[in-house]
Amino acid sequence: MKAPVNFIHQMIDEDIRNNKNGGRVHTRFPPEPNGYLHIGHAKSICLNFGTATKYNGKANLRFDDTNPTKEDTEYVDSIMEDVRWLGFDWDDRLFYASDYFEQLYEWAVKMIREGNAYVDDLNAEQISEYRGTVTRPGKESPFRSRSVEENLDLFTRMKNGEFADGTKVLRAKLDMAHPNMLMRDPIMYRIIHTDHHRTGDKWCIYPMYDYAHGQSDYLEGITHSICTLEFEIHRPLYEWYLQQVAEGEYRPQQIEFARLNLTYTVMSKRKLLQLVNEGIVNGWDDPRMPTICGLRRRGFTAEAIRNFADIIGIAKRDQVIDVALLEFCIREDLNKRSNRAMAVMNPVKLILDNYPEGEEEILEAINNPEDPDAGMRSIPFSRELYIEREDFMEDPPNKFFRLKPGGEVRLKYGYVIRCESIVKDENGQITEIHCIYEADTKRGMPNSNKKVKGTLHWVSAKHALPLEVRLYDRLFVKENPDDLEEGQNFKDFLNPDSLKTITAFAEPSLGAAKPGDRYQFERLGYFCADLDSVSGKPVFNRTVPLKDNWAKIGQAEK
RNA sequence: UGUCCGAUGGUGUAAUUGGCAACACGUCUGAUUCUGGAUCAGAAGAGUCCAGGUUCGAGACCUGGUCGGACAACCA
Repeated sequence: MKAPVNFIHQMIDEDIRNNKNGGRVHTRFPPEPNGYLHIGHAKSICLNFGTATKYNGKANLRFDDTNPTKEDTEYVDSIMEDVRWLGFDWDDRLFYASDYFEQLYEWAVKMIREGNAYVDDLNAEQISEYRGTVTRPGKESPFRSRSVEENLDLFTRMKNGEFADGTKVLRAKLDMAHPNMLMRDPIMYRIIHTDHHRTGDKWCIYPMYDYAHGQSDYLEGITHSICTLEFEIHRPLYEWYLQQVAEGEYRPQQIEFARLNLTYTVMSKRKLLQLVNEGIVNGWDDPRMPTICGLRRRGFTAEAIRNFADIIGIAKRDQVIDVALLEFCIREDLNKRSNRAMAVMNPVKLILDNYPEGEEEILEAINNPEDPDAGMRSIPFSRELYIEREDFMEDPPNKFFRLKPGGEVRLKYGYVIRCESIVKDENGQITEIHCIYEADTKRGMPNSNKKVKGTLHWVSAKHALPLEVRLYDRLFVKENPDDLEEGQNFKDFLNPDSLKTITAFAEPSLGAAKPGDRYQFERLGYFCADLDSVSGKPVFNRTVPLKDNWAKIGQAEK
C-alpha cells in the first residue's frame, strides 16, 4: 500500500526545488520523557523518521527534558525501546534538550544584554492576571523596566540558587498587548530546585518549552521541525526566539499536522497516566492501552503499526480514526504471518459413538494456509472431543450451518460427523453431544471431498491443554470518551468487559509457545503468548478476533 | 470580543496545482473455501459547509458568512 503525498512532503519538495538548506532534510522526534509512547506518537515517529528516509536525510531522537519535576529515566528507556521496536534507528543522534542548557543560558544572557529579556518578581498568580485575557490586552509588569545590569545580576543569582522556587522568572520582552497571548512576555526560565535526571543538581533554573525547542532544533541543524497542531499558535514565538540568536540564513521551520485520535480510547498522557495510577489498567503495557508497549504486549506487530501510520495520512484537519482500521491492519499482517492452532474457548463435550473406545490417532494440520513454507503439524484425535458450545444449536435458524440434530459438519482436518443425540443436565444445559463419524472422509481417504456446509475446530478432550486466555475488548464503551457533558468524567465510560479471563482447551502443540509467539486460533482470532506465560503453561492475549460474519447475521436477526 | 487553523461519502486520505471527485477502511451483493477467516467479482454511498464573485470551466482562486478546533501552566 502506498501512502499518498501529504502536504508536508509537498512543502519539502518545494524546499528542495528552491535548494533551501542546500536540499538537506533533517527531522527530529522530540518526546518529553514524562510518559510512555502511544499510537499517536507512533504516527509522529513514522512521519519524522519516514520523511528522513524518503529524502535521504536524517532524523534525531531528542528528549525534551526541560522540566525535572515530571521527567524520569524510566520514560527515557521505554521511549528508546519503543522507537527501536517500531523499526527506527537514530544512529548516533541521540540528544537531550538538557545537553544545551549551557548554550541556552548564554543566549538568555545575550537577550538580557540586548534588552529583550528581564527578570520578573511577580508570582504565578500575578503573572497570570497581568497577562490579560484572550480578548483583553495584558499590562506590563512593574519589573519590566529594570536595567540590563540589574537583570543580569538577578538572572545570575537565579542560576546560583539564591532564590526560592516561584519567586522569580526570566521573561522575554515582547508585547503585553499582543493579540496572540503567547507573545505577551512569555516566560523563558523558571526556578526549580529539583534534581534533573541527567544534570543532577547543576541547574536550578530550567528553560521553558518555547524557548528551548526552537533553539535545540537550530543547534541540531533540523530543517523541518514537525509537530502537532496545538503548537501552531506557538510558531510566531518559535520564530521570534530563533531570530534572537540565529546567525546566517539557516532557520529550522516548524510545520504542524493533526494528531491522531482513535475511537473508543483516550490518548492524552494525563488520562493514560491516570488509568495506570488508579489501577484501572495493569500498567502502561496493559494490552488494553493504546501505548506502543501495550499494543506490543497485545500482540501487534511493528509492521502493522507502521502500515497503519501510512494509511491514515497526514493533514491538518482533526482526525478521528475508527479503531476498525487499526484492527484491519493487524489482521492483514497476522493473517499472512501467523501459524494456525486450534483452541476451544467455551467447550462442550462431543462424543463419537462409533469411534473405538481408547483409540487415538494423529491428524496432520496445515500451519498456515497463507504460507506454504510454514509446514505441517500433528494433532491428536480421539473419541471424546471439545467443540465450541456456540457451534451447536438444538433449534437453529436457517442460515446456521454448524452442528444441529441430524446435521452434518466437518471437524477441521478430521472427519465428517453427524449429530445423533444430545444429553442435558437437570438445568437443560447440554452436557454431551453424541455423533457418529464417517471414517472415509478424512484427508486422503476416498470420500474426503464430501461437501458439508460447516467446518468446526475441536480439541481432543484427553489431550486438551488448559490455557489461560485473556480476552480484551475496547477500553471504553463510548466512541469519544473525551466528549463529555457537564459533570461527566471519561472514566464513566469505561467498558466493564474490557478484560475477560477464561480457561480454554487447546491442542497440545501450544504448550511450546513462548512469550511473544503469535497464533491464529482457527475461527476465533489472533492470539499472542503473554509475558506471564511459564514454560509449558502459556497465557494468551487475544490481539483481535477474526471478522465474524455469523455474529453479524445474528445481530441483524435480533 | 481577539489571534491562529481547519471544513471533500459513515471514517480517514487524495484529486498531476483551474479540466466532469479517486483510494482505503466500513457497509451490502455474489462466487469460492476443510477457518461464516482469507481470496475473487461487483454494488451502494459525497457533487466537495453556505452565499456571492473571477473563469469557457472552481473541491481548488477571491470576498463575506456558518460551523469546528487551538491559545489566557512558572507543562510539553
